[in-house]
Amino acid sequence: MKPRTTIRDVARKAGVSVGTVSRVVNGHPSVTEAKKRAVLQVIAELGFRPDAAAQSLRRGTNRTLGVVIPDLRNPFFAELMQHIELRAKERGYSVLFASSDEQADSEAELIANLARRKVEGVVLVPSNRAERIANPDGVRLVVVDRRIAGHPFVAADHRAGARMAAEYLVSLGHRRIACLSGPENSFVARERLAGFMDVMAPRLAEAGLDPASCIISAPFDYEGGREAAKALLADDGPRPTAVFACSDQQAIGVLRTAFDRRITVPDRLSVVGFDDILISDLVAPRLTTAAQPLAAIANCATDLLIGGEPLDAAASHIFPCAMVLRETCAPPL
Amino acid sequence: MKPRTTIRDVARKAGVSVGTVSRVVNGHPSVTEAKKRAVLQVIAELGFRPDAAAQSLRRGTNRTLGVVIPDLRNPFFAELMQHIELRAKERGYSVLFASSDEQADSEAELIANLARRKVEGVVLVPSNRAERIANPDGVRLVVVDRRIAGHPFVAADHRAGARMAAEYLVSLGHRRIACLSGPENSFVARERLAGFMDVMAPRLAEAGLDPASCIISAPFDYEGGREAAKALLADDGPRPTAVFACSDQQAIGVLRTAFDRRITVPDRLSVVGFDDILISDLVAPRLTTAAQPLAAIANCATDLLIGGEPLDAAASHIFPCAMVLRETCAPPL
DNA sequence: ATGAAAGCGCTAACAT
DNA sequence: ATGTTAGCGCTTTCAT
Repeated sequence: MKPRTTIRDVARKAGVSVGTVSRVVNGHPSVTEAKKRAVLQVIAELGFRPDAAAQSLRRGTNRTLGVVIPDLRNPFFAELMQHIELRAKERGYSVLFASSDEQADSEAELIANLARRKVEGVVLVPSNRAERIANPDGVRLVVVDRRIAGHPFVAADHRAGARMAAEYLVSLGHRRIACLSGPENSFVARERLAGFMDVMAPRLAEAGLDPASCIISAPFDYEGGREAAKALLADDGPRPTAVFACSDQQAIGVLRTAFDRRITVPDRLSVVGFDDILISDLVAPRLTTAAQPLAAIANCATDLLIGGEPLDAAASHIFPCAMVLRETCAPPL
Repeated sequence: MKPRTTIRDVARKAGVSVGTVSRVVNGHPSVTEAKKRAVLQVIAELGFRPDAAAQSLRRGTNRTLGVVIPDLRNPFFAELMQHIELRAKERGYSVLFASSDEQADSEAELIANLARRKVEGVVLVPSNRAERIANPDGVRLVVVDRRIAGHPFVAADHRAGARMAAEYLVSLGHRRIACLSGPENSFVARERLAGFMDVMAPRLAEAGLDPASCIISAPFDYEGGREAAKALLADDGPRPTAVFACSDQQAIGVLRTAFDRRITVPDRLSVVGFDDILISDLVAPRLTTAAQPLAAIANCATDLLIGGEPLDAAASHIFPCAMVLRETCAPPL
């Protein structure tokens, strides 16, 4: 790594002062056209790039955003990350990424490290266990997907989305509908379950059924769905004719178990997922799901941080979901 | 954002000089136990964290790695990214992420930006079109997944992996085997195709068949596989009894098309993928594939960068693939 | 073992 | 419009 070209080198070669070079670089208006051209010329010749550390030290900020996400192996998070980085790049920002691995207690540490690095803000997708966030450095923070008291959050309307999914299943004629919920300590899981219950509770009560009997909790991933489905689709007792899974990954896991058990979807079992990750359109049969507007969420969170507006809870944004009807649902036999 | 606590604040409160505080922070040995304790105490009280920009300016480096990847929506890349970040974090490094969106010409720009930010090195997964890399800043660079002249690269042995896959299909008794290759300008695609041909060329020659007749190129993603399979599985002429797809995503796309065409897998069509992404174990039927040792690749690339060893082409590492036998292959009828 | 002080490269305030 | 300069927070040499 050769010694970097500095602003002094440029100044010397262009026969101007460092101040002028700085002004040119930062587009300050009061520089004559002639000098500006000369400086730009030298900058190009020398391949000068301002040292980000020096700028950061001087300005106290450095056009960088932090993103803390539980796990990129979850395609929903990976897609979110991709959208965030894209938007940030469009606006001239770079992205520092850190995964929390679903360890709630590591999140504070990660955020503190980002603060140390002078990020202008951080997008946090909290792990399930996170109830609140230690943010001693007062970093600008936007919470995505899950609500955390006292912070602005940007998310889909999980509850309304789940309601739509349940209503859709009911409209198809299903009555025995199971809900494959997420981890019990998860805000998202609770919201989606609540949406499901908004629709189902009255019906269950009418039929004199215990709501608990049609709910099962499992991790949001493929494996969680696959395992939970084994219980749901057991041969004892009346099997549900439809299941609403709280994530597409879970739903795909359900599809997997149904396939293993030779339960054809959608003929003998309808399945609805939640998220609309890319793979959902490729599995066989294609997954019907409540789609989150991922790009809108990512862009909103990013813009909030970059915009510099005050980030109180009033800055929160909730986006509606939309049902994407594909091939995993049909009226019960 | 309150004004940061600086090293001076700590020094004043602890009644020592800034030099001593710095020595304590950096674990320099020549500090008496008593002062060390006092300083540590004050650091804890004040919640002091050294300013990364100042350290970076002074040291010329800042415990940060850059990662440039085409697209996180590709689960293979997302998993790779997750592994890299994990390893980097273990070693006390942070990760700046940038996606190139498969634009070869944007890679140089992204790397230059990372250089400006004083990363200690960058892991680059080049886009298909990249033939060589402009690296005017002399950044430490490790190329992952594909070979680029003049740079150390870390990757699976694509060719040998493809050979294994083809051999496996042959050993099952298949003769009409199609290769669903990647984009023609892709190094990885060419390597895997070459591995396939190592096995198939002699057989094809013997049968007097044109090798081109059993090869089709498509993007590495789900959609590419799905579309290519439509041609491969057309009803005119003898259909292949097996398909070797150059990525799991493609393979899953093939499964999708086969399902649509009512061609049962593996009975009437065997499918082998390449990569072993997480979803491959969940699709129905489960995908048989040539698995890349993802964690090993990610760790190796990360360690190479952090280790500070010279990064010539001799630093390259090739890891063997392993066949993962699941449910998409059977002898031909 | 410790303190004092010189910068790292840049921006912005001040002077001209 | 442009040059000069202080100083952002830190590490590290040089004295002591």
